[in-house]
Amino acid sequence: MSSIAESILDAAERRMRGGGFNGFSFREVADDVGIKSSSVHYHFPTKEKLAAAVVHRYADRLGERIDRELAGGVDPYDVLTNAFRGTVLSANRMCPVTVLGAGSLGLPEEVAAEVRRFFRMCLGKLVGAGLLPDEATELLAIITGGMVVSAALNDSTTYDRATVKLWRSHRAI
Amino acid sequence: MSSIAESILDAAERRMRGGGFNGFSFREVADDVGIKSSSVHYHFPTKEKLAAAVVHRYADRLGERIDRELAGGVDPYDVLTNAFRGTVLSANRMCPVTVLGAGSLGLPEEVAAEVRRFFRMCLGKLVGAGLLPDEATELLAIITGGMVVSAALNDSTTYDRATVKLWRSHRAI
DNA sequence: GTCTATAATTTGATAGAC
DNA sequence: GTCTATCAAATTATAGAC
Repeated sequence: MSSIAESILDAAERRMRGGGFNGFSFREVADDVGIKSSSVHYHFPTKEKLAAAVVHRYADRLGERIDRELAGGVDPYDVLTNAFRGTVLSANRMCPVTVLGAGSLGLPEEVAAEVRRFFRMCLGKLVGAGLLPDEATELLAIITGGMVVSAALNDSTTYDRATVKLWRSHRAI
Repeated sequence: MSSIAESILDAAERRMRGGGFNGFSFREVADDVGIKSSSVHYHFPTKEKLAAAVVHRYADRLGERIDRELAGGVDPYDVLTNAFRGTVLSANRMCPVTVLGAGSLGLPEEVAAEVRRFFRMCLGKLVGAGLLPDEATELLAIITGGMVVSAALNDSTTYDRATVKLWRSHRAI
């Protein structure tokens, strides 16, 4: 993957956090990167492929992080809770896949498939770490919904209120 | 509110469940209703006003439902859980305000304000019914996130798995 | 209140030069 | 790989007839 392609994914991901699949355009992404929209098409022929690639990379990165922290002995309940807490507190504030997931009824199939893959991966790794399926699903729902309500209220403490009962390690937050 | 205006809100709400604010157009709404897009503008001058009106009506209706069920003795934990379970199982499958909330970083201010009002109302009514603020926030997050993950996985049982621990009345589901 | 017509802009995508 | 140029379609919105 070329450095320009990475920059395109960066820009598209940033834009998608705000408005999902319909919330960004080739021209906006191109302007962010400093190239022309036709050059974006050279790297990603269609918008569907671009959005799918954003989700795929995002899932891979989160998956690696989960594996790393679980291997390091972090409690499974804290891994995802902490990862998305970082998102809520960052300038981006939202997980782009959550935005796509909320609007998934209107997504092109290839993007919808990547979104499904993302949430299945989260559930699979939690179950692999010892949670029951119902527990994993509830955990993922709390985190996802906590992010949505937190963004909607424009108040990051909402995420902490939603997740306060999840923390197992009682680390300083 | 005229009957045509109600039909416009119906169509816009239906479209918004799929793609949020950027997921519908005046032409699509007009076609659904059977009028021309310029006639939609007569009832709602801008897209921002139309989307805000959709959220406002949706919040009012849900607020009335919550009040009615609480007055009828339904357990506060079950009221919202059951209401959105109906949404997940319906043809629409998603709450339009949840879609907007997920993409709220990119919303016009008037729409964002109505989305905030919606989630504040939900929290306020739960706290008014006796829940602690942390409990109300967690409950709302589970329901909201359960809907998002359920829609993303295209599997309504995910919502039931996410909310199984919430049910207080143990009614048949 | 609804229509036709249209303005002004943006969209995703392609062709072809360099 | 990036550019200019362009396309066909869609977008929000307005003016004015009926």
